Amino acid sequence: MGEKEVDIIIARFESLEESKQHTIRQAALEEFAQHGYEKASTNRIVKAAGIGKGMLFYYFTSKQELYEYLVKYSLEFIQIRYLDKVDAGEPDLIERLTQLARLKMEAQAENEEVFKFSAVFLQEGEAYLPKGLAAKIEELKQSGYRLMYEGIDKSLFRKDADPEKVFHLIRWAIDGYQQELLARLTGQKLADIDFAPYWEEFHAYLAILKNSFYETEEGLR
Amino acid sequence: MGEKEVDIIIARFESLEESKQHTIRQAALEEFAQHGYEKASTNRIVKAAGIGKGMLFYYFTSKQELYEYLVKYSLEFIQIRYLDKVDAGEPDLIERLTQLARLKMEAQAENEEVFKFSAVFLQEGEAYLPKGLAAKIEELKQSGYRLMYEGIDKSLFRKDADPEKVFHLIRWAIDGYQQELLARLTGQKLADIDFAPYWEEFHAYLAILKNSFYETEEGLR
DNA sequence: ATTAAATTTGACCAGGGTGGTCTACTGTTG
DNA sequence: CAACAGTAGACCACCCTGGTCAAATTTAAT
Repeated sequence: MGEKEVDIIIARFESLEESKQHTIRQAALEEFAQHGYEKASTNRIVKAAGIGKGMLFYYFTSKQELYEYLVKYSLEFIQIRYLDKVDAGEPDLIERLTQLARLKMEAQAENEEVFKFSAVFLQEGEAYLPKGLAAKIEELKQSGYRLMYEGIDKSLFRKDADPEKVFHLIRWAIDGYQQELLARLTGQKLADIDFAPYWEEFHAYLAILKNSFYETEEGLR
Repeated sequence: MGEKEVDIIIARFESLEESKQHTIRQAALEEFAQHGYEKASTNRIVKAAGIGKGMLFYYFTSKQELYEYLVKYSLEFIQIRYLDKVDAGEPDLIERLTQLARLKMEAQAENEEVFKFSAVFLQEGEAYLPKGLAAKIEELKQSGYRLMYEGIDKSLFRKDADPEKVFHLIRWAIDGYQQELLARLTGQKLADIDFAPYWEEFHAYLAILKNSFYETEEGLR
């Protein structure tokens, strides 16, 4: 198989010690996440990573290629460390969303920058990406969509309301809690936080949701 | 009263035709909203506003002063066209939030850029602002907070759940709908949209919320 | 020990964008 | 005509950009 120059150059990066790869990757993820593709600075990246300017272009042929590498890396990370772990067979919406929230939080604690960066390239779109990658991004979106909307048993909801609407109300409530929690926790390193009290609080909310939106077993209220 | 040079220069801008002021203001608001203070470009602003470079510095002494002017303008706009119109006496949470949502939507339709820009300076903080203005921003935040949280009669909620939690659940649901609607409507000019069908849909959601989270009058379900 | 190859650095480059100035020009008013 | 407010955009010095490259250093092979 004929190796292109690009492959050889990238291979240099991949044969680095994991810890060094990690340092460089995180510096780059953070820079792109904060500034977007155009305004991200390779100078700041090398400074943050603690390497000489030359090395970045020894490992990657260009800023563009570095960006593509990070997108690929992030897609794979999200797929493997998050989406693949979801049990798509769970028909109970609240259970499903709880699972989604928990797994996402765990993956985020593992590598927060990946998620911040993914928000950027999901929003910047295909602008700086080859078609193959843009397609993979689309796949991820679809995959996430299915995990959230497919195979939910809406007959669990109370019968006197449009189940489609109940579905959304529950989703918004859970998203809202998650967002508010993340906002409350800004500044702290997610990995260092003991989430136990928050999960407890979260389940208190879920209990109310079930009580309010699900069909009660004995008709009691 | 001794007028400073700055006041004279700003006065030049303020004695312009309203329509021209508007053009320049909107161009600047959009630029700062999109790029933040540091990365905003005065060159792009003058191009978008259709004026020569010199004029901007004929109306404003510096980029910094232009920014401060826009902050002041936006604060005033939000106060007068939005917050002042809220009836803080309404004790029913859903009524209150509905009002908030409707008034905000109306103000946003009137000048979307102001709201996008305000998101930026609320987040960038006091970095580029004199203390007086930073204080005014804080006031606005407080004011918004009070309008959302103060004087709500939580005894309207069903008795079998923590009212504090019910409060948040309702808020998240309404915020969720609003956000989703805004996302659905991206690209269209808010001012041109007929909101009637959306308000109808919105009220269907509200009915479910009331039915699920409020104390029922006759104990029926 | 010697040589060859692989890493690593940072000074350096041309190009482009920055906020801000200034000269020259145009209208308006008396 | 003169005085002056308004207007345009060429121009300035400066800074930062992505990327290169010659030289220095480390590693591996002989």
